[in-house]
Amino acid sequence: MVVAVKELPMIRERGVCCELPCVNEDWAETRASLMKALGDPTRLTMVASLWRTTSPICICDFTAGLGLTQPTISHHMAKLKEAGLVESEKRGIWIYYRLRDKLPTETRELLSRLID
Amino acid sequence: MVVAVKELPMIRERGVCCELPCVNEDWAETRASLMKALGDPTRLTMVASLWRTTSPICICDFTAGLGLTQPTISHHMAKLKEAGLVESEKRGIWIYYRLRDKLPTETRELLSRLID
DNA sequence: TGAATCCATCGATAATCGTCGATGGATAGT
DNA sequence: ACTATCCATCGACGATTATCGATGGATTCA
Repeated sequence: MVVAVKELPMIRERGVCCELPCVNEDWAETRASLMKALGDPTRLTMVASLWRTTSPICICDFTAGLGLTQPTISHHMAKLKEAGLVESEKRGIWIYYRLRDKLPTETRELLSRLID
Repeated sequence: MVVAVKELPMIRERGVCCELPCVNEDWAETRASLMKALGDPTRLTMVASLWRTTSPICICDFTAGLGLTQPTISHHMAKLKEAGLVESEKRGIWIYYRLRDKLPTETRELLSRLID
């Protein structure tokens, strides 16, 4: 079976461009910003850690484990939080981080495909 | 049922950090670079278009459809190609782009979750 | 009260990125 | 041969980003 896409050529007229499948602009913006949040090795590692762990994790744990300074880890965590991926809870000296409880199903499935 | 993660607090000792779940460094690097490729609205729109279309698409189509200049579109497309998401075929004046034929299954499933 | 720990935030710096105009090679139509 | 079209690449520019050191608030322990 030959796939349709492979069947070039089309009849094309010079100077006339073809239409694109419609892609919603807001969708692209929203989804891209999620991808961007995951598009850094440090942040992706943090998300994967939170994805896998059963116990909550603090900034100092990441700092110790990832070889980066505390402000840098804090900065990355803030981005994950801003992206809606992460939530936190303060207990005494520590702030425990975990994946957001009410993560949208699509996002959760996406993370599953990405990490598992 | 109470989720285990919710059961803060743990016994923590000041100055002692906890271990992280092991996350492979190369994995993080590789996956993050894929996420980064998808982490721009223009590129994500291009990928979604290629994902949905049955017919191949040229640079000029994207240029016309996305309101950006031809060098910019070319630049984004080069990044998608470098990320292994896209392949191209030249026919006469045009270069037809499509999603890579031999896209890894994980990547294909990830795109499915992301776009569909 | 004083010292130690955890962490967010600020300011700075170098690197990366998105975008554009200009250029030139390739191909096709006249 | 000349012109028009498609496209990759280059160089430049401003914006964003990743990283760090310094600082200060909050909390706990002695």
